[in-house]
Amino acid sequence: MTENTVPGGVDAAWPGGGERAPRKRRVDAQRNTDSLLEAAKTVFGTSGVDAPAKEITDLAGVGVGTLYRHFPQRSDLVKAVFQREVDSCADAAPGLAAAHEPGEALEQWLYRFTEFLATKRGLASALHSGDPAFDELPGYFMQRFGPALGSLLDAAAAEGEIRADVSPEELLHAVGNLCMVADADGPAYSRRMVSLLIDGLRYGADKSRSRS
Amino acid sequence: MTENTVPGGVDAAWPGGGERAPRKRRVDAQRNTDSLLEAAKTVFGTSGVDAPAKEITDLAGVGVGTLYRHFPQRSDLVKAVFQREVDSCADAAPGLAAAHEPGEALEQWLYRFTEFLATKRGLASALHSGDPAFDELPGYFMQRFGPALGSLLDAAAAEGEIRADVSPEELLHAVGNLCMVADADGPAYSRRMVSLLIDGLRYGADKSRSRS
DNA sequence: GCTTATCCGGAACGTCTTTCCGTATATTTG
DNA sequence: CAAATATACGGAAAGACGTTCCGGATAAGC
Repeated sequence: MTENTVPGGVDAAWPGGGERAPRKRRVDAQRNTDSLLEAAKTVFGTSGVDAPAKEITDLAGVGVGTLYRHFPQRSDLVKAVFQREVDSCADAAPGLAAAHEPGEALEQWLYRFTEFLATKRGLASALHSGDPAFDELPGYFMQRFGPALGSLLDAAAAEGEIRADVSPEELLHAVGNLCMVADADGPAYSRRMVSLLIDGLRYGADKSRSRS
Repeated sequence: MTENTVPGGVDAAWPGGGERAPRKRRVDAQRNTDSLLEAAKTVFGTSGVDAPAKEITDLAGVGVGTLYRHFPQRSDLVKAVFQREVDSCADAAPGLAAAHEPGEALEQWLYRFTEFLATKRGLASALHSGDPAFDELPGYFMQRFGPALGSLLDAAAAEGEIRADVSPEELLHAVGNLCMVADADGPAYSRRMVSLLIDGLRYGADKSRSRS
């Protein structure tokens, strides 16, 4: 899953090209990077993105020096955590598609997506803080979630389970906005709103195309 | 203008009631709070609301202890600066009303209002940070600007210079939103958008009621 | 002018961030 | 497998900032 990830760039393909291989990335470095990301995800959720660095390094079982070597700036860590969770959510789509009927898969994934959104409360203000370090994140968000949702949408539409005239982008926006204003009322509320949205998708379905 | 202002509450009427007057507020204390507010306004605009405290105290020519005595929490300072600027902008309305025709006064004041908004970029994120210390500010905003704009609006409507079916609140919101999304394109752009809005107000005017 | 409540300044302290370097270890080479 | 070396680790140290505290100063009241 985490295969030789070098922290920093959105798509830092590392041993990719044909340059003289300098050396292989040390496994402990990779392990520590993973531990830090995991710990940071937890701590960000608990104490916000401005939590003390020590809290993160302690949880990760790592020295502070290690944190700053892998993530020289705090924004680097925030970006990495964000992307990691985006990836995790987006990558769940194919598995759900394989395990369920298209309509069910779509519904499951959207719930998964609402959970992703729920952990982003603290990040939201950071992302909109005007710090140029975060400029690329919205793009990454769409770049990953657009195709992921798109394939689920297409599959469900092909089966005639939902209407076919909704783009992934607008659905992502809709769910996103829904949960942003709804989160104050708890996750259960978000979930109900989203299921309402899904029923709306089904309402206009072209059942004649169904094969099942 | 600044008459014995005690920092802290929105409407901290101080020697107001009939309690045993403890003593008069020392003039140097008043002078220093004014200096601090003035300096904080400048520094907030330059370095954001998270600027180092020393930067503010140096500019105010005051020791850090003085800052913390008058404004124990940073949010106290932020609130005070905000309210001071709200007051300054709202209090400009009567003067403009006396110096210009009602329609012109309205236009002038709205430009003044856009300038006010332009300095609030840094504050916006702080206000929406979820800190309960700022909960009262939106209310203060409306409480001061509503009547200020309302009287200008009424005067202009009475002269038949603008339509009469627009409430102060909705106009404040409209201008606010306009400048929020427009500010990235510079103040000139905000100004053009607002003048467009004013022309929209004039369009539906009942000229028959004009007396001039 | 004298007393006293009030206020001032900045040193002192604690917390958090960030740098730095001696030590440890994974990887490569022979 | 052992030596060589690039790479990474940990935590001490330095720096920056927020916050507290109190001896000294000064305005207000008499």
